[in-house]
Amino acid sequence: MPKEVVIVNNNKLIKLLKQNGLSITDSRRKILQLFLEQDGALAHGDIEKKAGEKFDRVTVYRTLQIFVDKGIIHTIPTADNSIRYALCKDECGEGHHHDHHIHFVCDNCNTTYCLDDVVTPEIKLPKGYSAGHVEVVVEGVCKNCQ
Amino acid sequence: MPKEVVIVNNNKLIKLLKQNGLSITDSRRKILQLFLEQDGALAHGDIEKKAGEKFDRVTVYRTLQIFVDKGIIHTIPTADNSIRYALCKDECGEGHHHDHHIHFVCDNCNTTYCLDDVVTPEIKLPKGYSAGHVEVVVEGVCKNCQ
DNA sequence: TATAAAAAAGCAACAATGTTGCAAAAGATA
DNA sequence: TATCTTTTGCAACATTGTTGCTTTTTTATA
Ligand SMILES: [Mn+2]
Ligand SMILES: [Mn+2]
Ligand SMILES: [Zn+2]
Ligand SMILES: [Zn+2]
Repeated sequence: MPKEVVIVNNNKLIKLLKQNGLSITDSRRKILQLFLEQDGALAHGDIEKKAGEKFDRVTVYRTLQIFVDKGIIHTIPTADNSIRYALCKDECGEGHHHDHHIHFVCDNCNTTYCLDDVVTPEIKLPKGYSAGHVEVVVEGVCKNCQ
Repeated sequence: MPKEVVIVNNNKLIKLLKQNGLSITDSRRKILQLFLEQDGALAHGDIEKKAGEKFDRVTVYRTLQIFVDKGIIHTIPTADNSIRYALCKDECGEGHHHDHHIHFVCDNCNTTYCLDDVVTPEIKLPKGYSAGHVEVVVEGVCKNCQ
């Protein structure tokens, strides 16, 4: 390990990667750590900034992609076109996401939160439409910015 | 008017532009027409393809931007990073959007609809969070694809 | 309708973001 | 440790978005 990437929580990281059949590499540990030590979600740009000194841009793209595929992280819809990612809970796995919580974006600090305890509401659709997944994003002021 | 841009619904278009204090130009008429003759929403890419032969890419960006600013169209959040736009209803105006409907994306045909009659639900947030605007995007199968 | 002022469009150049193929390096396995 | 497999970095490229400036179009007014 020639590069000096400081990894905390190493055991947890390795366990999570192994569970998902991923080999343990510096970039995966580093990027996964960013999510673990973070309250809210991360925009692609943030991740690239924080991990980008050590790792190639392409590696960041590929790492995020594989994390989404494996059900380790999920994307969060936004109205500007920036992709945001956050850790999934245990129910998600390879090829199937089951994230049924809502998301909250703070007007003030711009943090995006997964509100894991707020379940997405039932939506009554017009005749002819059948619902699959429902995404809810609430914009407002967060607990730290009141 | 040397360019042969065919505009239907010209009166409606002109009225809408004038109402919003915009001068009447070919590109604005053409792009606005795309929205009027369309059931669903339009991705930026679609608009650029459909209007891009006649108009510069930059003009498309600037036109969409000013339409959003004036409350003529609104953006729709997506998880992939593509921006989608749809016409606003009458309540929207310069500097204030009041789009309280939900959006529906068809898995099959990939059309995005504004479901104007489905009102966004009340969301009960955890202590400390205060809600502003709520965005709901439902993914499923649309009326034409059942 | 002709003219002047204001606004918008087009163009070019650039920045940022995302993708692909391939050789080198690192990781897993025995 | 040796071998095989996977991942990384790099380079090159494509796509998307932005900015300043000149020309053209639109609007307002005589
Ligand atoms: Mn989430
Ligand atoms: Mn809408
Ligand atoms: Zn906040
Ligand atoms: Zn459909």
